[in-house]
Amino acid sequence: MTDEPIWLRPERAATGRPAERSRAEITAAALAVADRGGPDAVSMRGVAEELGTGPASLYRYVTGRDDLLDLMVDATAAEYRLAAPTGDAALDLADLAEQALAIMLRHPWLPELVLTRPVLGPGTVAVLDHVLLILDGYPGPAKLEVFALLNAITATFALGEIAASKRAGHAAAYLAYVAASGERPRVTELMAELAETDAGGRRRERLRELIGNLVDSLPTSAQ
Amino acid sequence: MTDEPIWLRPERAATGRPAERSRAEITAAALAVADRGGPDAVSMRGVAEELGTGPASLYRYVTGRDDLLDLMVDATAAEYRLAAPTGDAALDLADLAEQALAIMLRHPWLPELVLTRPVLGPGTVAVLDHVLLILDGYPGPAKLEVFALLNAITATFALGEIAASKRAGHAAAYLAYVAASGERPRVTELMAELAETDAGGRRRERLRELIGNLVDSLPTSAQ
DNA sequence: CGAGTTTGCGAACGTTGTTCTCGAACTATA
DNA sequence: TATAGTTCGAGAACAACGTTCGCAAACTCG
Repeated sequence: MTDEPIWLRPERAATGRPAERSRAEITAAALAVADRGGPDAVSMRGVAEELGTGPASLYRYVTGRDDLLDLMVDATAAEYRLAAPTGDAALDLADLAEQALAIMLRHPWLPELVLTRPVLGPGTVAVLDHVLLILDGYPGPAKLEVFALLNAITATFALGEIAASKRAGHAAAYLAYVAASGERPRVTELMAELAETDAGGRRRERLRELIGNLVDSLPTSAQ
Repeated sequence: MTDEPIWLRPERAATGRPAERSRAEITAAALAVADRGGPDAVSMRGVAEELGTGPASLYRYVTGRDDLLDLMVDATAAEYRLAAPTGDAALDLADLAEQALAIMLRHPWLPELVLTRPVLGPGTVAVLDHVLLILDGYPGPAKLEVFALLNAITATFALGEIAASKRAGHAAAYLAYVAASGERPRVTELMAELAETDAGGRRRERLRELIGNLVDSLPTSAQ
C-alpha cells in the first residue's frame, strides 16, 4: 500500500469501527516477545498470540513485520534519560553511550536490529536531536557521524558482552582450535593473555575513553 | 547433529560415494547468489538452483543456512592483501580498513552479516593474525578490541555509503518530515547543512582519521 | 435508521528451512 | 570378483512463516 514510514501514517481512522488495540500496545507486545524469546521469536503469529488475536489482525496496525521491528527499535529510544548538557561534549556523549549500552543489555536483541536497520522514528529523532544539542557548534556532517558511530560502537560493545555472557561457542570454538594447534603463534599468545584477564568490568571505562577520543578527533568547533 | 563450527568438520569422508561438489563450490555459488540478489536471495533453494541441484543436497555440505552465511563471510576475508607491516600501526590499520571498505562495497550484503554474525573461520583468523602482527607489543585485550572496532566502524561506513547510494527513503522520509515540520530546529538546521555538502568523497579520509585516533587511544605499548 | 467506513479474523496461498527416505556410487576387505 | 559398509543425491513431504482475501461485526455520520 503506502511505502511511507509507519510514523507518518495516522494511527486511527476518524470513522468506522474503532480499533481494539493501540499501536503502543502492539509495540509493547512485540517487545515482550523479543525480550522473552529473542528477535527470531518476533513473528506475526507470535506477537498475535501475545495479544490474544489472530495473525491477520496485526495487519490493521502495521504493514508487515518490518514495521513491527521498526516500532520496537524506536520504542527503546524512549528509555534514554536526556539530561541537559553540561558543556563538556565528551562527557555528555559518554553518558549517552553508557545509557545505550545499558538499554542494549536490557534488550539483547537490540544491537542486531540497530546495526542492520536504519530506523528513524520519533524516539530516535529525539536522541539525535539531543546529540545535536550536545555538539552545538560543530559542523553538520561531523555531528551526524558522531551519532552514527555512537550507535555502532555501543552496539558492538553490547554484542561482545552478550556473546561473552552466553559463551558463543560457535565462533570461539574454531578460534580455540587455532590457538591450540599452534599454527598461528600470535593467536595462541592472545588467547593465553585473554584467559588471565578479567574480560568484563573495564569495558565500560573503555567505552568512555573511545567516545572521548571520537569527540577530540572532530573538526574544530565553529562556535 | 554436530554443533561444531563448519571449519572443524572434515570436508569429505574417506569412504563411500565421493561428493560431486566441494565446500568451496558451495561457497562460491552462495556468493554469486548474494552478489546478484542480496542477502535475502541466499536461500537453500536459491543456492541449490545456482548449483543445478535440489535443496536437500546442500545438507550434505552444510548443516543449515547459517553455515552457508558463515562460509560466505569468511570467504570474503580471503580478498584482503595482507602486506608486511611498515612499522606505523596507524598507517597499516588504515590500509586494512580501506581494503575492508572496498570489499564491503564489492559485496553490499557483507556489512549486515559481519555486524550481526561473529564469524571466525580460517580467513577471518588470518586477518586477525595480521592485526596482531601490526599491533605487536600492545596488550592482548586492546589488540582484540581494535580488531572488533575496525570491523564495526568500517561496516558502519559501508552501510552508510550503501544506504546513501540507494536513497534509503524509508528512514529518511520521517527525518525529512521532522525537518520540514520545524518541531526540532536543530534537525532542520542539520538537514539544510547536509544538503549543501557533498556527502561522499571525504568519507574515506575520515575513516583513516578515525583509525588513527583509535590507535592513539590505545594503552601505551609494552615493547 | 440506513449509508459508508473501518476493524477483527478464519481460511488460504506461496515460500521458506529442514527432515525422511531410499536408490545410486563409491571404498575396503576378502 | 563379490560382498559389506559407507556416503552421496535428491524427490517428496512437513512445519512454520509472512502475507492476502473476504466477509461479518462495530462504529460514525447525516
